[in-house]
Amino acid sequence: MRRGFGRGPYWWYNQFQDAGFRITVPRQVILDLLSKTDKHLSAEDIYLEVHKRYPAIGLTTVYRTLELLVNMGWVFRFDFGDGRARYELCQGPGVRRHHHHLVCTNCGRVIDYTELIEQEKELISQTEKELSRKYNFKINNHQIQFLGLCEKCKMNY
Amino acid sequence: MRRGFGRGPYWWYNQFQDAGFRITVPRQVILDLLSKTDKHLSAEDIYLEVHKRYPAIGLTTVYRTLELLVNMGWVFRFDFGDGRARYELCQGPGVRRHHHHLVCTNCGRVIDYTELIEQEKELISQTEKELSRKYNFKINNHQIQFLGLCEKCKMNY
DNA sequence: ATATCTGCAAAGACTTTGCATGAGA
DNA sequence: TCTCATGCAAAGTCTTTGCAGATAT
Repeated sequence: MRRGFGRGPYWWYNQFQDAGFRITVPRQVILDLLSKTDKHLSAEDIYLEVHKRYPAIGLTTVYRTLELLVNMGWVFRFDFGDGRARYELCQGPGVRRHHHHLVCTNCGRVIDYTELIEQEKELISQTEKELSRKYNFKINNHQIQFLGLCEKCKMNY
Repeated sequence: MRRGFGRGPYWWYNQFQDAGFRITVPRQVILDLLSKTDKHLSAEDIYLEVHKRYPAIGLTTVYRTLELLVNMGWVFRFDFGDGRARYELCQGPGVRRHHHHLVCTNCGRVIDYTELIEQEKELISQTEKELSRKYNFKINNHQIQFLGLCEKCKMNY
């Protein structure tokens, strides 16, 4: 199995091994898919996509791999209110620019936005500091969503 | 059935009737419970609580009432990542001060915070304006969460 | 009177678990 | 070799739906 140092595509190999996890085909393939997409994939989306090239990989493994990646802090899990979780890479090579979500509560469409994210940063870090001090929390992440009706859906209301 | 005008406890009667919905015991009881709690209740929590005094009210009705209230914009539905939705009153008498959530990803504990919420307001309204213009969305709401480990849970890691 | 609402039971959808087999280090 | 990881099937949870009877207006 090829190894990489630095931050090339194989950087994560070391991260896995150091944590005592094995590098397997399903894990490579799922991580690779996540690093190349800009969509908000559900477990089933990932399963179906991966299944095209690797029919042997099962849905259970997809769930278990995602759980592992979430626990390792590589992947963020979102709930957009449609009853299924969505997953996004948030660490490592291939990670996308920090963004937040704009969600249509009617059709479920999700838009990533980066508007005013710089101004947000200062407020977020200030709030994080304040909250971790006051409530004695170790804050790992945050999530901001705007909810409403998209262009198409708002016409039908 | 008693009617109210102004913003007393019966204010919502008119809202319901104007929208063509009937005022029923389950709806009154559920709305009353939501207006008196500061917890983040799931459908089952609500069912169990309501069931103490009104054993005839079923879980299905709780779900359907919540769906109605969410669609009317009276109640906000949250997903904290534990696989069940939580509901909070966001309009009408008994509505609580605007706040956001601090969620422990280990034990699921949720703390409401209002720190720095004033500074947030300006940024939020600016972002809302920008997003609704650029993406042609009708924005109805927003959600901010900080995720991490609470006092107790962070000791075990 | 009648259209809406409700409760029960059943179905549906997403996710997790048990267990024997297979694969990485 | 010896754990850890995987796939299948089954089970578990939360939520929605169908339908006959009950209720609000």
